[in-house]
Amino acid sequence: MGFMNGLRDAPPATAPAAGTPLPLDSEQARALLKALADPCRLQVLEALAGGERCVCDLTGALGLAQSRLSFHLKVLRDAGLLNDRHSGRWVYYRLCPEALEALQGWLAGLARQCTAPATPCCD
Amino acid sequence: MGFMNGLRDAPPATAPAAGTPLPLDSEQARALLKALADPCRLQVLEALAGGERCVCDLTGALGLAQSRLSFHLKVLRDAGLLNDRHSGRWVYYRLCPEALEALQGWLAGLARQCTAPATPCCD
DNA sequence: CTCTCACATCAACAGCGCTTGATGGGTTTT
DNA sequence: AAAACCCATCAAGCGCTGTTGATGTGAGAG
Repeated sequence: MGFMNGLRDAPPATAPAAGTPLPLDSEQARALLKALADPCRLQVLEALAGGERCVCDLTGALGLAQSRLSFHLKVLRDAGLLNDRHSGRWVYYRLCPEALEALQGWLAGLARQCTAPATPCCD
Repeated sequence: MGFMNGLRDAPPATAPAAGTPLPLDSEQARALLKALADPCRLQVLEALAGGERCVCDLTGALGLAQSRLSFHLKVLRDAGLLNDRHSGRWVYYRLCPEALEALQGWLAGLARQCTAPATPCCD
């Protein structure tokens, strides 16, 4: 789900080098950015930056209501930023580094040519 | 303005290597992400990815109402993602690559350790 | 000086996203 | 079976954010 959609249609000839994340279009980047642009969700990401953790652990560590945390976990998971793993009655969440790397690549592409001189305007 | 605030207090001893962007805290990252998480603003950024352009040029290229574009330009500028330059009665905007690089660095920091095994929970 | 142009700002409205409390499904204990 | 626990989902309420149209400001043109 999330930013990985449409991967099946990518022609192998134009595929990026192995290891590099697939380039994002504007809509995919926007979805990732929107999912990231929330203080609660950033707390979750930073709590998961050290590795996989279960929900009940996160509720305690972040001091968030269970319903509230579950809502934000769903947003992050739907965006493709988180993966989940069910074990017994617990659910473990972990960061999806591919999504973060893809977004890094998108930002790098923006900054690449932005120092070009002004295009002549209205003269 | 924006993510560059608080630079004066940074001790030189702990400053990053020359050329690398200064590390962001959660709040700075959140502000940048929030400014980015909008389709209109992404249009603006991509239009400016090729280099500096004036507002009247952007309105025509993006097909946005002048008031609307001005609103989003202000959001991006306040966040530190854009710089402006006044020339006659025109205003030229350009991307601020430092902000983009800083955000890239923040994302890279998140992805660095996230493959650690699960911390034992509730056992 | 007056008019036009480029851009910023304002007030009002509408829509979306987040929070909260309650409910439900699924799993392990007792 | 019943109880306790973990987690997801739902409906209701509300605040924040973006859009729109009008107005303000400053700089060149006539």
